[in-house]
Amino acid sequence: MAFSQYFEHHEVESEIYRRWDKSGAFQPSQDTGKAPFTISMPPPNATGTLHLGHAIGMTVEDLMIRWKRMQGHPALWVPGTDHAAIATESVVIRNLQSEGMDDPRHQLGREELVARIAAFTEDSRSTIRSQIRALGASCDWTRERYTMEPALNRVVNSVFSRMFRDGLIYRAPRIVNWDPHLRTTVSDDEIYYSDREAKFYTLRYGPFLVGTSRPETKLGDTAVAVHPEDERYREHIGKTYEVPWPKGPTITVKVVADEHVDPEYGTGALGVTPAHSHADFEIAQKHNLPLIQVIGEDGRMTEAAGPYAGKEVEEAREAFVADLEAAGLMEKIESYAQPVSLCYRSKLPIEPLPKNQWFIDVNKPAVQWEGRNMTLKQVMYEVVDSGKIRLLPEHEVKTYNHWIENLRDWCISRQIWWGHRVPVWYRGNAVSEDNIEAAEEMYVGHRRPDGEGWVQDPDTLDTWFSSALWTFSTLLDSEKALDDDLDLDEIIARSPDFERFHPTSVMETGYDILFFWVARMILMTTYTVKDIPFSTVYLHGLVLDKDGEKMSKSKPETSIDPLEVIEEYGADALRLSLVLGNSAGSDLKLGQERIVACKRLLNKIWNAAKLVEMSSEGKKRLELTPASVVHPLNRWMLTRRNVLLERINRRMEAFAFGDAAEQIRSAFWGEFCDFYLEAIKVDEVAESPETASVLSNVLDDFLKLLHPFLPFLTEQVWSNLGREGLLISADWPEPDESLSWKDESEGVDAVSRAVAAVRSLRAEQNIDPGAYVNVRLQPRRHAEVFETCRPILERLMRTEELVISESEEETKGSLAVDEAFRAALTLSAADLQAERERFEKQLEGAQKRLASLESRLKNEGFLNNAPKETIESTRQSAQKTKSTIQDI
RNA sequence: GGGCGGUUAGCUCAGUUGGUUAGAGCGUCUGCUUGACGUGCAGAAGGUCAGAGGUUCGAAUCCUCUACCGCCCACCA
Repeated sequence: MAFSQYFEHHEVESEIYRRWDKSGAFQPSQDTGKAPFTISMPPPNATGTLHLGHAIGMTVEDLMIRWKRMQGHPALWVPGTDHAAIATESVVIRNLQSEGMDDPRHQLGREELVARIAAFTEDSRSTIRSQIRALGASCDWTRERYTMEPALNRVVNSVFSRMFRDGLIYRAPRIVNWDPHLRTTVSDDEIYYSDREAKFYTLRYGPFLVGTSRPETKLGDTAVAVHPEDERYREHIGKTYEVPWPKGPTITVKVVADEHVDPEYGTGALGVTPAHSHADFEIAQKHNLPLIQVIGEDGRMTEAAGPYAGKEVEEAREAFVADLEAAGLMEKIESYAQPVSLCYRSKLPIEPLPKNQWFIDVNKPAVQWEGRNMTLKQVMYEVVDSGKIRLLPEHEVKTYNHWIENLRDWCISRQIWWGHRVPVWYRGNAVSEDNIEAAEEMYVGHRRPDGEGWVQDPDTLDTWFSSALWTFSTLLDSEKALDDDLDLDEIIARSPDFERFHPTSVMETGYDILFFWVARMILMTTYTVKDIPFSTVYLHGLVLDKDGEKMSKSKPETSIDPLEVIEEYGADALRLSLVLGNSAGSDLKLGQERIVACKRLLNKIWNAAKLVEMSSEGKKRLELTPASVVHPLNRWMLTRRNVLLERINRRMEAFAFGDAAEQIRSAFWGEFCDFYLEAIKVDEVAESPETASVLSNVLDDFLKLLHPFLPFLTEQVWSNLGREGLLISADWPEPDESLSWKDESEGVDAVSRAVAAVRSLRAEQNIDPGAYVNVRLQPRRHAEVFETCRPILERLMRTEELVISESEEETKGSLAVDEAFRAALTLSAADLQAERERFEKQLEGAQKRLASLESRLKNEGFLNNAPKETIESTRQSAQKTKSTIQDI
């Protein structure tokens, strides 16, 4: 097949992907004697399309998988999608509403709405599948999973009931984060804080002045808390006061002493609202205080709010404040920035309120881990602290530990319909979905219990509950999982994929979901399978626009859609732009220029390969042995190849993929293209079968090294060159020390420097680049190499006459000095003034350097403390510098 | 308030365990287009490594403080 003028990604990408898929390369190889390498793909939400965050993740995962696969490890990358409970349900509801349905939940009912959402996710999933393919992800589609599939539902139910049995899941009334808009609870991690302009009210409150930004909640106060040491209030502690509000109701507040209160803040007296504040709830628990709920789940005041009942919160606040002012109870009103908790999804304020919900107890010592009885928190901490799980970048360990310290029981029940239903059934005369509190019997298990009259809990589980099982649930055998007669341990024991591929090797995901997901996988997996879910966590950074801002659709000029980039530049250019120079944990500023620069590398590779094909056409490929490679240039190229391979392997092992890509790019462009390919254009070198073999060999290795980063292009080049098999299944190159020539390689380096030196002289003398010049070269080392490379020097220096002689003959003209040679450009009309200036500058630099080196060598501290090699190399450089100065 | 990260060339970033003259890409300047190159090549300019102090024979690198930027967590008194 011939090389077209440039790489036409449109025409080949999907075809190449099909070839890979058909070849079976995406499936892990049979036992090769090497350890399996496994990645669980973080399942994209089944809501829509992939964004750049997905693209960077897929790219990093794919390059790891391709690299390990080429190294001969059985490599498995399990793809899948997440049902994304709240996200999906709200998208579908919004769609229905925009089609004119006012209240889809009401109008459709549970069953029908769930069916619609399920249909929607099927569409989304198929879109997402094709986008994952477009990125070139070499995942195993025969093992694709979905968090809502029946087998995974079974696992969810079994894990739930086991945790319930162990007392790690409980149902209790607690203050939860209630989103009045979505009408569901959300977890602590699904809220964020934002300051908003608000009023801070100080109001009379029995014998106290109390500050608040939410006066309406004061209707539900049951205590005033003061610091135990606070002299101002000491006499009140333990007393109870009736506080009648102007228009009712009257509340009864007890004065309690609590360390939690900061006497410096506000008036030092804190009105305690147990029903509508997490902190106050804790105080109330400590002091055994009653709880009055004045705000309902609909976001309106309850009956307990007396005359304000039925009003929206904001409305009630205004009315209450007016009433207090009228009654002279409002001491002062100030402006301040109030931190408000908002829901990640709806971006609307969260209302903390009391609710009977399902929780995971993170502080109960009921987990067996390595023979010890621990809490979930302790296990989460232990596996990272002990190094069983390594986080990259490492500093995320601190963030992770800090999160665990502050972790509270995880609220896992949601009042939405799309998701895994809480696997609990109730029975009793008055029981209905709307009133499970009336239950007389409760059953927790992986399926509906036998018998009549059981009503299932109406709530669904937090979407992260099922994703937390992802690394192992996706490796369980589906048929076994659906066998009701097997328990969870039996399912696990009879799943060959689990046996072979779990724990997984690397979890690759964004640092922004370290808590949401990574921590919870660690929690759930250690508990359920008594093993870690993965041994390394690679956290990629965020993809920002070129100005370092988050991309948003409201700024289309900086927002980049991965699918458009693939369309315009190809998947490879996108992939490279997302990893080149990037490392774990660092954000990436992505602009159009970056993508264009990456595209240029693709073009360069394409053309270099085209040249190699042209020049090696019809030539026999020799086996490379120390005896068959004799030309110093070829020996240099193979030596450089070893250096590169060694370096790249080290970087890849260290997860420094961006750095590895950069190194390959630089070696390919600078050494292979700019020097080697140019140098061998000399006929006698180019014509030798030896060169053709080295050329092909080294290009092949570059293609292999580049393949994990640029899979499509390299595969196409591989095929164009008529190489055997598919590159995706080729062997990863390893250094071959028998093909390494240190001395000759240094000689060729000197040749390369001599070329650069002469070119530099030419430029300084303003010599027409097309003109041929006379050069006199005096090698001081590597004379043989210089002589052998004569035709190369002639070509690259563009000489009329090249004299290579070791004799110290004076040469008039422009001179360059190097430790390995002197090169002189003989000129008819040299610009002597410029020459003198240049030499003076050079001399000055060399002398300065020599002075610094010599002072170091005279320094006793240096001689005594520095390592031998350092001293030796310093001494050598001093020698070289000295001789250079003499030359000048 | 607690914590984490960052500050190196005009821009984006590298800089391994402290060790010769701090690197790359993009951009800029000069020139060329030489057997593959939607361009490419050759050459060049450009940095008191945020600031101050310290440790050391030696600091961009280690320590302390300061300044600025970003992020996470807590905070609805």
